[in-house]
Amino acid sequence: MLRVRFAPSPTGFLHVGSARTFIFNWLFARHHRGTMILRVDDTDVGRNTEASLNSIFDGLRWLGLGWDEEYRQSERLALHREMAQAIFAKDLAYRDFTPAGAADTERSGEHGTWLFPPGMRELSRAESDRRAASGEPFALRFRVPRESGRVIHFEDGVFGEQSKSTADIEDFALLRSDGMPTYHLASCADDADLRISDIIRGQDHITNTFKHIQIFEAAGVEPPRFAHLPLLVAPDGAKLSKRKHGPVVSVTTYRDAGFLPHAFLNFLCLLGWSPKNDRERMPLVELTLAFTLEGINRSNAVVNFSEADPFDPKAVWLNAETIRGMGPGALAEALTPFVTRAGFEVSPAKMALITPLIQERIRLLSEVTTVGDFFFAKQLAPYDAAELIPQKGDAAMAARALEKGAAVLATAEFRHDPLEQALRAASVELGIKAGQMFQPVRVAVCGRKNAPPLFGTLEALGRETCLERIGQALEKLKTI
RNA sequence: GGCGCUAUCGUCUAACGGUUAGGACAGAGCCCUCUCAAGGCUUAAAUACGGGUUCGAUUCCCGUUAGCGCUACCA
Repeated sequence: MLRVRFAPSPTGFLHVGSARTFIFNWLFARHHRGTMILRVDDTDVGRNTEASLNSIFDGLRWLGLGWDEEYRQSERLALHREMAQAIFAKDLAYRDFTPAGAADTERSGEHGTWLFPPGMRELSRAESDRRAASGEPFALRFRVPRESGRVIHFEDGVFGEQSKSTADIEDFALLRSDGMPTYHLASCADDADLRISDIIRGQDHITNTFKHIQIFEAAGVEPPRFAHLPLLVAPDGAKLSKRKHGPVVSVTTYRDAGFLPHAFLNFLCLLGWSPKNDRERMPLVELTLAFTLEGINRSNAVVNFSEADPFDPKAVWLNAETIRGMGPGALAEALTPFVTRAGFEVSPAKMALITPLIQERIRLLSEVTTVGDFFFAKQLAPYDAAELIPQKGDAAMAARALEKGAAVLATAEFRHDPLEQALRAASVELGIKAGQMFQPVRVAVCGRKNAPPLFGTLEALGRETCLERIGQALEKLKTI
């Protein structure tokens, strides 16, 4: 039975890179009818926060994929210590009494770092036991074979054959001096206990894998298969980070900006993975069917955002496409929270009228209040009266069009087709082009030149509002 | 510094060693049209560099350069 896990540590919000790792694991699990496990890697008690945990769960729930089993590392400490003890018992680990951080200064010299703490590796067992018994704190370090010249090998599901000499691997810690397991130990102990068959994680772990394989071997466990994912980077090439790149690296930022979960997920899938058949917009089932490790490439992918444009244009396009593909009812429902959040009230009936008018004009759900603000606002935002003047016309023409428009709208049946007929007829009567008739009316009711189709807009706005706004526009015209 | 990884249009990517190096987004232009969108058509845009191997390299090998990652008692 294939088992994979996603193992976030609750030390920050859910990162887009983490979200992608989750999605790829999920797709891999579903593709192979395996089990998806969520494991919270919370052994760094100093850095864990409740807010972070919430952010991660919020983000994952928003994605809507779900998982089959859930664990928390902090509840499994006994298991981790047991494994550490077993490794220590085989003398494959040793106590390091160097005070935490004390070696940092000497190790950060010109030419890098040492592979193991001076003196500690060679400490006799008797001496080690004596100091431990006296209560002196110590970290437990893995004893990487030094003289053997051994080379660790593994076959990476994405990067292929990997190898590294043990001579280049430092004696990493298993247990901290407070007794808490480190990531390496806890992760391996849990992966072994949970019978994880495939570890799919970021490429930043590729060098850690050589350590992990040694832990599995020391514990007498068959290591799982590994596959590493290329990293998501910013346009400057650096790994995405909150400090450097701001909220664009958080999944909740995308949610709050009005991305649909599937569009976001679809976008992430296209970063570093390809179905190799030119397909881009894909429903979940297709993604699940198509997803293989072979489709993952090896170079980092740029998330193409900027200060001017906080979201990758491709993500935005995918979202716009997804919005266009939605049924009007579902879209109206998705849009409503964004309307109310902006401080407007709207009835479901009016929302049903507005939605088709803006459906292909918004790329993000949040744009409902920028593209369609005039549908919701009681008062139109101030606009330049000159906008009312049609092409090849003047203020007088605008005034005639508006007066005629008001007259027509006062009696017309307020539905799309009758409105169009009435307004077209009005333009003929005035001896002006249809566009010269529509333009002043559009600006009068919308407050701007670029707006959704006029007749549907008038219908959604209703007679009273339209007439009121045309009246205001006529007043405005007098100021020219 | 050491170790590891990577390198095709601006970005995401495709191409059994043989293609006019394909697609998508973004850009430009045209068409459609009540404006804006959407849609349709067209267009510009790439194999980092240098050596091999080969009849033939985007593709295989080596080197250079550049970038990234790891080098914590973080994960």
